[in-house]
Amino acid sequence: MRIDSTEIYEDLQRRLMTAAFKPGERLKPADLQGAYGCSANTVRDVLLRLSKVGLVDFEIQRGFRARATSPERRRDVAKFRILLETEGATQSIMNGGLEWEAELSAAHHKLRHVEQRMALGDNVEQEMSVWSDAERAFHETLISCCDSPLLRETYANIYVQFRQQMVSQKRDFGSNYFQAITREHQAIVDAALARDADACRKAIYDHLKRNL
Amino acid sequence: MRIDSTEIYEDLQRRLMTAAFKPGERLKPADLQGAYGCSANTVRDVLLRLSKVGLVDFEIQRGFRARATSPERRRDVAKFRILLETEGATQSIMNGGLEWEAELSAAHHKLRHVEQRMALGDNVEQEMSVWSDAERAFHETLISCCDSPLLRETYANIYVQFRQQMVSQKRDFGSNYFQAITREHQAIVDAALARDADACRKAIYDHLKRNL
DNA sequence: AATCTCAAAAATTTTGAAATTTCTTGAAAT
DNA sequence: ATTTCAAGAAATTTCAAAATTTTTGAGATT
Repeated sequence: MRIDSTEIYEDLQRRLMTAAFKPGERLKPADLQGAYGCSANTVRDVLLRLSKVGLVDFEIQRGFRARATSPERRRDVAKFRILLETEGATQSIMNGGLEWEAELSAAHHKLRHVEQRMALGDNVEQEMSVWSDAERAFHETLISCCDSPLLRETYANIYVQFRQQMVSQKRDFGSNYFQAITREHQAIVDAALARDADACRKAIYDHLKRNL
Repeated sequence: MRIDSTEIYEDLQRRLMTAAFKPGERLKPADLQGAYGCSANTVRDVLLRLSKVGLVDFEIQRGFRARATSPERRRDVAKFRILLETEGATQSIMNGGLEWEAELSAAHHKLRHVEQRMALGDNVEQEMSVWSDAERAFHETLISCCDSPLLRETYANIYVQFRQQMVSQKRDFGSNYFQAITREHQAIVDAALARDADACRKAIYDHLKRNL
């Protein structure tokens, strides 16, 4: 039986985004090989591709590491995300049409549904990945009509790096954490649908500033 | 004798940045292997790393290509570069000290020297790579005191992609092409040293707007 | 003429092992 | 006690060949 490297890629990506590896932990192809039943070089190949996204650090002649986390890096990622998302949203507001509004409404509706369940606080851990997917879909829809493929692609990379930084950060998802998040998402979608770029930029900033 | 892949990396990078490959041309490890006297896998490895920078397109199961060029992509790269460089320069102006001013002056001095020779138009082609290096050094120094490693790294990638788009574009380096460029660089450095962030942003925009 | 099938050719991916480099360990010297 | 150095261990890189997938193109079918 032959191995499909896309499965390895996706599994490693998921593990990196859920802090299954300690930040900065070495990722040795020879070790991971066993778990996936493939050769070490196949793992190496996958890790090189993951380093493109920024989830993995690669240094020539000294291998791979799960990306390190630190307050500085967290701030850096958050700051960069704000730059990209405010610009992308501004352009989307200019370019997007009715179809975009509909898609954004849909994505926001789903996200709010998930967040209302999260706010109950029953099994936050388990629903986290569902929420994460919904959140990503919402934010990517927000900037989807920005006419720069480069910005959208970079944003996608930054988003996963942002999440990687978040998951390895101890936080209390106290009762009103998701309620606050929900209000912030509401402010973003309201401003976007009202075509108020300035308000939208401010809402994005307010949403992310806690990470600065 | 064993091959050092960093040499292959650098040679391929140079060739990609000087349009030695046609835009969109397939880059087959098995073909390039011979020229470098290494195995096809080593070339594959290098191409994967180059795809991280954006010089090479990689699609799973269908190999590598020199990045395609088009007016749309050129505009996209230019627009993104403006976004990053204006932001980076603004932060540098805030954070940079005397040391930064000195480095920027030095980089600008060298660049101007090269450009004055280029303006004579004797052997533009040969001096192009010298100019390119000086230009890159100047722009990277400009944003070097921005406190976001992520922005600086992304800018470095975008710069080489920008150059890749430029070189495959037919232009006349008419007598006053480099004179205009020189004036634009002067405006940028003047604004930066005067700590006038608004003027600097405008100067950067004016420098790059011809590519929009 | 256009579309479809399918075998041959070409290209990519994977493998397992060899070659090389980096890291570790512990004894000898300062 | 600290530093230096060499030998061994461990990890990374490279190789060449095998396995797999994609592309090509000739011949058959509509």
